[in-house]
Parts: sequence; structure tokens; C-alpha cells
Amino acid sequence: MAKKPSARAPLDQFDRAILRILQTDNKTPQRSIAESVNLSTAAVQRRVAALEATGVISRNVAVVDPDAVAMSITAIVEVYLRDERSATVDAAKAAFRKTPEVQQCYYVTGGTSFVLIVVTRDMRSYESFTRKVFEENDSVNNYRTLVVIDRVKTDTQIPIEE
Amino acid sequence: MAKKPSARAPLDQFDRAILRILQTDNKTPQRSIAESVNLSTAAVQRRVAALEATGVISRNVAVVDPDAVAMSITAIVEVYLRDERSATVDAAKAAFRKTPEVQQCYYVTGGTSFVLIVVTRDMRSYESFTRKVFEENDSVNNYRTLVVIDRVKTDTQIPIEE
DNA sequence: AATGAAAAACTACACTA
DNA sequence: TAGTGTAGTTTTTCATT
Repeated sequence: MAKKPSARAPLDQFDRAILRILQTDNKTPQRSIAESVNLSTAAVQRRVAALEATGVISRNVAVVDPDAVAMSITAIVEVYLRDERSATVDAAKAAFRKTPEVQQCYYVTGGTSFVLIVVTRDMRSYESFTRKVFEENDSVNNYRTLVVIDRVKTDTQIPIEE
Repeated sequence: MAKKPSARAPLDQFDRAILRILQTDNKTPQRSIAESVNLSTAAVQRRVAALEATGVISRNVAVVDPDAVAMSITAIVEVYLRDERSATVDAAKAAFRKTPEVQQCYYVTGGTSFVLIVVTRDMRSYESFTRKVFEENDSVNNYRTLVVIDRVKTDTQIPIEE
């Protein structure tokens, strides 16, 4: 599993084309990638290995449907910290990073400190999550929950320019 | 590429253990999955195939680091529609779904209509995105941008209970 | 860029709870 | 009958030239 800070040469057209494919389906055989982008399979192989080694591809994962594993509540939570001292912020980051219900966490500008995407089994477990993570946490001043009605789009694809 | 609405038997311990592994690294050889969960490789093979066929695993993807492809702005946008008539909402969903800069889109409760996660090259292209998608769109009443300073956690992992 | 070796994914079939 | 393991086949990956 590659995760280098990466000193990387800029990506060329081939790399970008390969990334577009792997972002959609990383099980695509190198042979058919090679056809699509007009390279040999060996070239594709070397490029994919390099993209992984330099961290351009950070992970290779299966995407699981939350409904299928009976995790029916997705919520977006805006978190307001008591203060923005770096110790406070770093502690919050660490806490969110290791909480499994927190699927995504972003530190943001504009008044709100963090935006979280939280996944739980049901409303009861969402409530106990908020107790545990927000209400018993002194550095959290306040939070606002937006419950997701429809996960319209959850691709984690990055738009890759031509 | 599997995507069935999924009428499926509930997942057992084996399935959940397999999902936990594949969510972390879907390149894990079936042989080592088999060892971890105490099944034969063939059994693992069949279960993975079934999980894909029923849509429990919706996709298999490479996760690309936005910085590596020079997409340096991530923004979280709260969108307020003019009204919540279903035609208006559905049109907005369709529009967001097909806009490549919109990496994720959630329809939510609580005043805000949509929360978007938007990825662009830089601030200039973020601005032209907002013009194109919000300001020239009559059904968008208003929107609020939170610019991401730190992508603290961007796993798209679902917590899978024991 | 092409070949060949190694590994992984998949299939067939007999067996068992 | 649904699901497993063994063992054999095909496909994919990867190193070497």
C-alpha cells in the first residue's frame, strides 16, 4: 500500500487517461487499459505501479452500499469548536480520524470549524454518537446536523482534466 | 459491473469480515482473505462474486489524491433551492449528478436543500463553477461555500458491525 | 514490445451440514 | 439444498530480454 508524500513528475496524458479508468473500475485488466490508451500492457503496468508508489493512487478499495449493511443513517454535521488554537484543532482532528462513524472529516473556513459525514445504523445510534463525540467533548461548542434524505452522488471521483 | 437493487439474504459474519478487508484494500489476494476469515479461497471467491452481483459492493475503485492531479480546491457547498417541489428537486439532482466538479451530492433535511462536495483546480475555476451551476440556475436561491483547509479523513469506509 | 514464469482468479465436481 | 473444500484450468500480472 503506497502512501508517499511523493516527489512526482507531472502526469502526462497517458497517466491521466489511466487514472480516469481506474477511478471508475480498478479491476480493469491492464490489457484492456492498454487498448484504450494505446500503450503496451508493460507500459501500463509500469505506470500504474509508479502511480501507486508515488501516492497519486492512494488506495484501492471496494465501495460498500450502506443500505446493504443496514447502516441507514447518513448525516452531515457542521461542528463549531470553542476556539481555534492549534492544540484544540489538532486534538479534534485526531479524535474524528479515529472514530469509525466519521466516514469523512474536513477542516474548513467560514465560521464552521469542521464538516463531518457520519454513518450510523439508525437514529438511536446517531444520537448516542453525538453524545459520545460532541456533548462529552469540551472543545466542541456547538454542532448542526443535516440528515441525508438521498445520497444523490457518492462517487469519490476526482475530475481529471484532459 | 454489478448494480442490482438487491434482494438478498442478510450478511453473515464471513461476509462482513470480507467486506471489512475489501473496503480497506480490494487488491488483497483471495488466498490471504481466506486465511484471515478461515474459509477456502473458493468460498471467498463465491462470496465476493455474490456481494458484487447483489450490489453490496457497488464499485471497485482506485482512490486518487486530488493534489496529485493538481485539483487543489475542495469546497463544501450548502445549496438552498427556491422551492422544494419535486420537479425542482429532481432537476437539481440530475444537474448535480452530471456535473463533474460535483464529487458528492446529498439531499438533506433542515432548511438546506443540498450539500455538495466540489473539487476544482483553483479558486478561479471554482468561481466559474459557481457561475455556471448556481448563479445561472433559477431554481438555486442561495448558496454558502465552506472552503476545505484540510481533508482530515476521506475514507469512504462504512463502519461494519461485528 | 514481446516472451515466459509466477500468481492470482475462476470452474467443476464431489462432499457435508 | 445451500454452501464448502480440493484440485485443476484460465486469466492476469510481472520480470526479463
